[in-house]
Amino acid sequence: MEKQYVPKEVEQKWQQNWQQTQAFRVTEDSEKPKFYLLEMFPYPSGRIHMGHVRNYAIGDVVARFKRMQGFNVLHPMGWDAFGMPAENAAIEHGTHPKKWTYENIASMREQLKRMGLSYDWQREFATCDPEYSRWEQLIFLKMLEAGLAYKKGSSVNWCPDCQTVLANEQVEDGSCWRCDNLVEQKELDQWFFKITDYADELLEGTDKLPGWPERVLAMQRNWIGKSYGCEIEFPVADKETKIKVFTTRPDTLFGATFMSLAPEHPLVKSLISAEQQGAVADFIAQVERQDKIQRTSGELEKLGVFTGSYAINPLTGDQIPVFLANFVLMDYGTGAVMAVPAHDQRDFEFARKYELPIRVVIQPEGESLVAETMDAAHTGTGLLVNSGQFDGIENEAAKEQIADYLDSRGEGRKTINYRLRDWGVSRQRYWGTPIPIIYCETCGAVPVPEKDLPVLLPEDVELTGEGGSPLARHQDFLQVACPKCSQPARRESDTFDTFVESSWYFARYACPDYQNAPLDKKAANYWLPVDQYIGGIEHAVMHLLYARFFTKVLRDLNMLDVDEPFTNLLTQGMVCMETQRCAEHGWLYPEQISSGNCTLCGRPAELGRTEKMSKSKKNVVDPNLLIEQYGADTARLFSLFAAPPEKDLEWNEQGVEGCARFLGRVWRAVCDNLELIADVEVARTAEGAAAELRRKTHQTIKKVTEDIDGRFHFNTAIAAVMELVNAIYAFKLGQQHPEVLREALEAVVRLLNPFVPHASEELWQMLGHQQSVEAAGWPAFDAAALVADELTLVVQVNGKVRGKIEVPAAAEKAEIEAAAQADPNVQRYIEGKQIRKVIVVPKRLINIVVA
RNA sequence: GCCCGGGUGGCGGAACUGGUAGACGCAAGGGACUUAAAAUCCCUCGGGAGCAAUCCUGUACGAGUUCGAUUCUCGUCCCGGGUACCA
Repeated sequence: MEKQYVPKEVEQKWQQNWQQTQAFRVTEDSEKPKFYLLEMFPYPSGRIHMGHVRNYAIGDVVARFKRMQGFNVLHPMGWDAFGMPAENAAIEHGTHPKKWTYENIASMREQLKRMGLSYDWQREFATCDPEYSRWEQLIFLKMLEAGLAYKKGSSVNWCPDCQTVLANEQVEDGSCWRCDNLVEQKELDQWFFKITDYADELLEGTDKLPGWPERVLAMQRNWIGKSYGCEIEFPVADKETKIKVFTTRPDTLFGATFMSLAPEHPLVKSLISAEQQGAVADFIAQVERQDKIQRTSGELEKLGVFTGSYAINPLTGDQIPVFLANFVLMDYGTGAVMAVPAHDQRDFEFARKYELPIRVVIQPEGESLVAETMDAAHTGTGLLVNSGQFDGIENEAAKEQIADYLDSRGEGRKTINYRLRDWGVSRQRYWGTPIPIIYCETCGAVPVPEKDLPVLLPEDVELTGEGGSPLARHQDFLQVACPKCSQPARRESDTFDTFVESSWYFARYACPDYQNAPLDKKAANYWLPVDQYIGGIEHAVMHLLYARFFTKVLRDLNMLDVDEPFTNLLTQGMVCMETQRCAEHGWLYPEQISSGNCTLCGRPAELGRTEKMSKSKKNVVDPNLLIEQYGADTARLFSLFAAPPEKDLEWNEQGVEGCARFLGRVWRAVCDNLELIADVEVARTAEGAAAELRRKTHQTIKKVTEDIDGRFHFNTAIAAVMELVNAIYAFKLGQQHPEVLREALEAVVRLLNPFVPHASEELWQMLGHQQSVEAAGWPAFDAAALVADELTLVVQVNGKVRGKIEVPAAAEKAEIEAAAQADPNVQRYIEGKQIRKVIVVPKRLINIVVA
């Protein structure tokens, strides 16, 4: 008899079944085509949040859909397990990062399993596992051999009080986020990866990724920031030295009337004249006091100081003053800029401020600029003037010609400049992968021999947040014999940026237990590239660019044969929620508010901005509560039905009820009809009124297939199934046509499987099937069933809807026109008027144009 | 500033290549069932006029192209994201 829908029981049953049968394990020796589906792995922060639910629900729909379509689907899960929150927890609560991390993983794994996600759990790993570190360290050693990793001095944000390095986001208004002391810039020796060697390939690759969203590609292109220009050498008057500048506008060289150098420029010392000594020293001290963020904030006042030296413009021969300027950056271009005030807004303002000459060298068409009366720089196109032999040439052409001329005289050359910098990977932190290097006084930086890998993190450390990295104070860890000369040496105490781990984890999933190398080339080549990658838009540049870089490095190290890691990318929107705060207690969790008041003090809660759900703002919803109350299937369905995946989602639980109700409706539709359809086969054809339900069934199959495959419009796919269920409820001919009813019900159950797999399996079993619904495969639509005998056409007069007509599907144009004109309401509008034109859009409408 | 998105009922959203604007769901209102409630089932639901048939109006705003525009073009306003003294 009728069986109640109890989500908890159904979900437990099927989750156990999947675990016991290892339903989602895959191997490389399959007859089926492979499909690698991956969602960005989570940081084990402790609890699953709504963003995870959304991300993994989306992924699981695709995984189950592809599996039903007959693909050999790799769908793995793991943990991005190194990072600062573990250290902060240790500082605040005294728990060891390792313990904290693995405990979090254990509880999050349980939460994910309760969602019924179809992962191959055999392949699970955490990036803090020693096995993973071992292979990451080996990749680093190979990069070192290949010249792709190197060490250089670089400035970092440094808190002198905490004795530690701060990330940019840990600097608040120039002060340390923990102790409020002023942050300084400190020069440290750090390891870098030569991502700039791959700048061109990474850029060109953006044109070969049609499966990526255009905006992500645009962001990556901007980030790489390739610009074509020219390096020009300016001799310094009365000195042997030359200053090299980079410019994208060699066409304006005749207008260069002064020069601006970065205060850190290595030539600065040799350029300062005796009388400018004091002013320059003051200026440099002032700039040094500003941290990186202030320095590049844009609102900073443009300041400069004259060095006392002059450079010679190679084309005009004029002596031009050399300034230091706070807006010139040492790490872009050459750290020196030729200033053309007439044609660069920044130089224009600087020239006006310090009363420097302005020389117009490009005249826009139909205007004649005069330096004295200009109130802004002219940065557009025009013809060259005041430019000697180049006068009258269009400035775009002059870029080439002047560059060639300089080249022929040995005073400059065309160059390409990138905004992209090499990737600094050293972190002065404990909870990360140790960089496998040993420093020896005689042998220098010596790689740890492969046989000694992995370099393990010592566990007996004290984390206080002060005095720098605990590794740098851990003598047992630090003191080691030099692998080359056996003399006492010192181990590197820095660890890798955690982006290194996430740059190759997707490849390790192909062979998580492989013992001989980072990758089993055969397995990796079978599975890679990832066919569909799914994750948050916030990783559009960093993670996705680093992963692309690493893939190319692994290829060049002969560990892998693919060029790009992710063929198709789906960037999912954020889950947002309004923030609330109390005047006394700060941010409030939603459950700390009752009827608009803070439950701690009774004051009214103030409504804040709607923002991405985050622990720090306390605007979070615990998905567990949702799963407890409604079950995993409803939680999954709801997160998919609320909005298309790429859109931001403002959290609102009002729709949950509707999804739960819908599943109840599906359940009852099957249960209530079980007896009726017990012994019938699914329909192959249908006639008369029954054909309508059959048509709806096959239309739905078609629409859901198209919505999921490639478009990811899960909300409309679900809506289509809802329509079919509504049609089943409205179907009054079940007694006469049980086979049509069975076909419709089976279609609903199969189409819903990717969304609500537990309920689907249970219903499929109730429908009398031995094998699983997943094994039953994805339904195909019958094109013949889609064809209707009669069509409803809209009749317009002059573009306005005036009626609807029913015509046979095979009706000719003339027949349709006659029927349209016979419609009484249509006649009111065409009566006595001349018909100018009749437009018939097949299967849709007819538009009668009258005078 | 520059580069990407986006703006549709009370709400989330739909309309795929220019062809019935508002699918599906939520909320709201009404009804059936019930001693009652819950659950369930059915109906109404952009705004305005009308007893009704039906008509007018409506996709941020203003123009344009078209037989026909939420969709294409131009301009304006607003919102979101990215990025920035980038030479």
